[in-house]
Amino acid sequence: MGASALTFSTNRHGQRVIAHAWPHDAPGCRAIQAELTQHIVTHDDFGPVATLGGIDIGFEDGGRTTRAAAVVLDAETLEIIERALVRVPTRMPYIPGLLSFREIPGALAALDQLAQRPDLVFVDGHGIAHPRRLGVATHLGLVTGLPTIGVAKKRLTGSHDEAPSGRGQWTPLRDKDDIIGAVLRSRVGVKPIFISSGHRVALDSGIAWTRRALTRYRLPETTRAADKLASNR
DNA sequence: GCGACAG
DNA sequence: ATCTTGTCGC
Repeated sequence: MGASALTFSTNRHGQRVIAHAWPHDAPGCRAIQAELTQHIVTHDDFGPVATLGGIDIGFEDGGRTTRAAAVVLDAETLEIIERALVRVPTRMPYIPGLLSFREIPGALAALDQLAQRPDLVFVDGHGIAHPRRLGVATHLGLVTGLPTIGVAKKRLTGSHDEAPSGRGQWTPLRDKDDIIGAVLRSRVGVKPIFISSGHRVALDSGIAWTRRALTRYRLPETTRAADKLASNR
């Protein structure tokens, strides 16, 4: 009785991964989130970073088909080393707070097509800046064992002051007394982006790595590359 | 009951 | 996310 819905194991890279059932109903998904929350790691726990990964999802056929893109960039030059694009049937509708259950199946399929595992992964969407701390970046990190950072274009939860206007500056995103993310001015004169720990990456590191992946655009090169692929352009 | 609500 | 053309501004 009281059996956990989670199963733990170690992958071939020595990273702990978590497996669980994939409910198709909202209550079932929230129950899984409640279990997963206990295993989120918000401090740095990853090795040398030579490559950066990017994940993004797109849809076609009125949403019936999910297009998932995964890219690997050289962390130093930001050149694209590898990319993968897969199509899988969409299983869940979009429900605020349950985005990961809609997008992760495709993301896993795309990651499987890569010849190499990126050392640090940027996910399009929030990490712990989520009502139950289980944004898509965090969830993906838990099930893959990969260090992840959430980079979102809009706020989901939490409150914040206006982000400073200088490039690279930020203001905390708060939920009650907790700092759950950063509202970062990635570029002067444009709307800020929301950075949060996914899994095994501290907020300050997430901010630092995001800055390193920024060039002249609002979004880091990792998500831009994945975006291009997933949106078929 | 009334808003808010990643992608 | 996706549906969609031109258009204002650097």
